[in-house]
Amino acid sequence: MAWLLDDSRPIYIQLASKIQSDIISGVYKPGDKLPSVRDLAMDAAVNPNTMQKALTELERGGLIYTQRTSGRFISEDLQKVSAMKAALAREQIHQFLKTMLRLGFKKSEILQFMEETFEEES
Amino acid sequence: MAWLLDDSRPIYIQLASKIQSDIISGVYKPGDKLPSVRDLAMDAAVNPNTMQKALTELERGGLIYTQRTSGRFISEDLQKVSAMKAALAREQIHQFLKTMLRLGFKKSEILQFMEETFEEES
DNA sequence: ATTATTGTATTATTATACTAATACAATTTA
DNA sequence: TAAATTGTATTAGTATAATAATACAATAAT
Repeated sequence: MAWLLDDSRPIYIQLASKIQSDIISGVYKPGDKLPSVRDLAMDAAVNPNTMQKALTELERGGLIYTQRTSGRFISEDLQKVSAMKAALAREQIHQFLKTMLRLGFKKSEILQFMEETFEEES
Repeated sequence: MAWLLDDSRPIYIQLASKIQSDIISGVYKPGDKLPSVRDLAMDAAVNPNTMQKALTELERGGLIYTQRTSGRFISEDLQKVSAMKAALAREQIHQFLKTMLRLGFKKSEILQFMEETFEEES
C-alpha cells in the first residue's frame, strides 16, 4: 500500500503510524521480520534517518523489537497486538466524539449521521 | 472555555480551529465583534503575531471578515455557518472511518463500537 | 483635535523537523 | 575467513513555527 505522506504532521510520525496500522491490520504477522531501515526508507522515499526515527518511535509501543544486527521483528505477543488495536480504536472514537460535540452536535445526531454515511457508501 | 493547546500541531492552526468551533457552535453569534488580536492573544497566552496568523488563516474560510480599523466580525451569513458545520462533520466522519478501516475494523464493528461507547457514557 | 484602538508589517532570534552524507560496530551470510 | 547486512551515531545544513519587540496607518472614541 502507498505511504501517502502529507505535510500536516511530522513525517516520522506518519511513517510510524502507517507501519503500526500494517501490524495491527495483519499486513505484518507476529514474528515477521520487517524490511531493513534502508529498504523501508527507499520504499517510502524518505531519508533513512527519518525512517530510523519512525521505527524508534514505534518501538516504544512494544509492537516491534530490535535485534541489533539481524533486524527488527513484529512482536509474537498476539495479545499485545489486539490490545493496541482496541486502544487505538478507543482513542479514535474519543477524539471523534470530542470534536463533534465541540462543534455542537448531540449524540443522537452523531449516531444518525454515522448511519447515514454507512448507507450512502454501501 | 480554555484554549487547551498542545504541541502536536502548529499553535496557529489550533487557535484557528478553536475559534472556528466557537463560531460554529454558537459561542460567537453572526455579526458579533471578535475581541482584538491583542486581547485574544492575551487570553490564549500566545504572542499577538501567532494569533494574527490564526485569524488570517481562519478568515480564508469566510466565517469572519475584517474591518481595517474597527476589528473582526462574525459573518452574518447563517447559511455559511451551517454549511461549514456540515462540511466539518463530513470531514470528521470521513477521517474517522478511514482510520478505523485501516486498522482492520469492519463497518458493522465500528457502528457497534460507537453504540457501546454511547451507552457507557449515558 | 487629540487620544486610543485596531489590523498590519518588519526584523531578529530560537527551537524543531527533516534532509543529507558518512562512518562505526556487531552479527549474519557466503 | 571475508564480505555483506543491520541498526546506530555523528555532524551539518535548510525550512518552518513561534516568540519577541516595535512601528505604522487608518479609523473610532473622547
